[in-house]
Amino acid sequence: MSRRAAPPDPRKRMQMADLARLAGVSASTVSRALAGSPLISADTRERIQTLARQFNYTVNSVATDLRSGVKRTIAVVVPYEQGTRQSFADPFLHGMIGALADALTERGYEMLLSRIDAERLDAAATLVDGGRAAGLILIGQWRHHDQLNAMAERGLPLVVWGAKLPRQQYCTVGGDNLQGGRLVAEHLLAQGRRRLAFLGDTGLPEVAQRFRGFTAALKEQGVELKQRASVPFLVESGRQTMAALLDGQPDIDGVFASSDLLAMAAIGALRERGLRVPDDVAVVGYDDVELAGHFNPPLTTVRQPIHDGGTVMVEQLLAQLAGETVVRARVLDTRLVERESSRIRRARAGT
Amino acid sequence: MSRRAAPPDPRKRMQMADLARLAGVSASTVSRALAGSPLISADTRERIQTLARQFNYTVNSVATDLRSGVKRTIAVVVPYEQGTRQSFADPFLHGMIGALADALTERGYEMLLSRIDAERLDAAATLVDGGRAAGLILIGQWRHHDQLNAMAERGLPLVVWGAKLPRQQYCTVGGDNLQGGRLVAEHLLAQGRRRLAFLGDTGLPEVAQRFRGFTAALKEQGVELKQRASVPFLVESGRQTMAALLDGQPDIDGVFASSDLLAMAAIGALRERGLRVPDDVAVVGYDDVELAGHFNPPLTTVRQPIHDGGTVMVEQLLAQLAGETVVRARVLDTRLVERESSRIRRARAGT
DNA sequence: GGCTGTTGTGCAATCGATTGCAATTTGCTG
DNA sequence: CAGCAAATTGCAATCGATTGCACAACAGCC
Repeated sequence: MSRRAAPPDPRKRMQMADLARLAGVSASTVSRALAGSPLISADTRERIQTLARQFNYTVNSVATDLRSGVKRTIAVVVPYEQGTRQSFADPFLHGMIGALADALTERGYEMLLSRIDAERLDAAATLVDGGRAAGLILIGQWRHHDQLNAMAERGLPLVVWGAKLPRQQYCTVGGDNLQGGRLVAEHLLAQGRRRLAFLGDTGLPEVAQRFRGFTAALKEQGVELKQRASVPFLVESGRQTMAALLDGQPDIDGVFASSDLLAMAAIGALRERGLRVPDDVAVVGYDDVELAGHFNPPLTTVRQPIHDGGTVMVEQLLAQLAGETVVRARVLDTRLVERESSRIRRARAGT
Repeated sequence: MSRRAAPPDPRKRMQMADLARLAGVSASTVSRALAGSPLISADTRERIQTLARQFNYTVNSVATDLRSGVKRTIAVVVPYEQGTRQSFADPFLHGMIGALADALTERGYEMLLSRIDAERLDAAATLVDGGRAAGLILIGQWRHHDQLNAMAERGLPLVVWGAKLPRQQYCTVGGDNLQGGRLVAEHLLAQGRRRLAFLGDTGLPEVAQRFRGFTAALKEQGVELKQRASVPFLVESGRQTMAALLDGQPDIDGVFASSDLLAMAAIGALRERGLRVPDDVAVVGYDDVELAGHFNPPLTTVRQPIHDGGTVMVEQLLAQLAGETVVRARVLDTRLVERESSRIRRARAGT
């Protein structure tokens, strides 16, 4: 009975010891050979590598990470608010997730995507405490500044997309929301709009800053905001809220929606009223998501540096993990992209 | 010198042995206590759990998984084609990712999100071979039927979103694309459209089936397709392709775009030509992404069961992992959602 | 008091790798 | 051919948990 190499058992995955047996060497040698260590002779190394390829064996990276203590996984956390699970549908999020995926892959990291209840933000910490991820990237700071501060003070590697706030212990990356809000105000005024409305939940720091920038710039020009409605980043809510807002104030001629999603929803509501965009009402969004330029009408919006933002967040996190000290808040530049949804008003037929 | 419990060192994460020392018991006991084993007395168990909470210690789930051999991570793989990295921008994908995230979280699994080159589909296998994930969920089968077959034959736990194909060894979940294409044809014909065009890359199995269903239904009514253009799922390509198509065939009165994204792009191109949707040209999309109903005009489209699809994929994969035999292909029902973009034609002024 | 039966804990092996150090082989030199 | 350095390879400990089995403590019973 000839003792042949064990046949590749399809139910159990091959492991280093098996390959070592096949190659007639020890596991140490296999480990070193596959890692390309110069301690192993070129002959042996190649023989083992060929064998590994042949049996398509891959070192178990979980075990590797456990032993070596380094982790190559980063958790990207998308919080959702109670009863608003759909908030995952915001196209801004997807742009951001795509950017993060690219930036992480480029640097050899895996991405663990996790949705968690915004009320239990610190549950995200479990991913790091439990050794699943080396660090945390959180999209949006929501209403939980204090929790985030607490997490950072515990020494949790953490980067948050959001606004720079006073007394902030954690690291943020975000667009310049004050400037963004300002740009919108100046633009709408330049287009001759005076009866303006704002759409967005100022309970969120980013939105609050957009709002502050917006109203500050208006005030400088002596214009007062006509209407303001708090609304989550959901297309259905946006539509309803815009409709309700028109009930109270039918003669609005400009809307600043704090996200492109809301802007699109608002345009839908305006159309239902028979109001034309931009002829009757100018609409400006925020984010410049990919679809913004292809909407009907193409959306004027504030461009958030989504792709760069993703890269910067990853870099900040990796710097933290490397033990470097990082600047607390990175505020990225922002600019207005003018498209049709806010073109200068034409006289309205019959008005 | 009193030997007090070691102070919580902020730089190194606490581990089971540390907690054991604090509690004055062995690591075994801590392990059992935290796992809620009945072997441990209620007293001890509670004392240890309290201590763990107090020091916010979490068991290292990587080590746990290594030891116990079970993995609670599933890799979701989004392939991209060369030079089309942007394909991540398709809102259909995000709906699907959201659905998968929900379904996985609900069952206590983590989701590893990975973008890979469609040409190296089997690189995804590394995630499983390397022990990072228990199984693979792949979104789209692209042009790689054979590679997928090979992966499945190797025994890789795998579920693919896509079309049911002949000689298929792997497990798919998808909408009924033949039926979907049919529904669109019947609808457009019912709206009195006769000069029809198709937009989509029939190199992809799903699109090919939509196309087959579409043309088959047309033929039954004696109508012939006027135009057909191959185009990837990218908004910019969609726009250009639609424009080029209008150059060759300006009197098109109906368009079937094989995704909502392409439909939106097509509408943009039509508008640029001064053509009205739906008055001059009816446009029908595919997917029914969240924004479809809020586009301008609201999009008629074929509803893909995205959320159910995600759930079914996860269930199929977990069944495979549990060693159950699963049906090879699940084809989910599909239906047409009529909205404004394909409303019945009104006589065109001056025609 | 000795014996058996519960209960509660700890020892040590194990999961699948990596790596310091020791051991073996080979090649050279004198 | 002995002696020593260099080049390879293997042993065994380790990463942070889990778990079968042995063991200790204590109660109850005759």
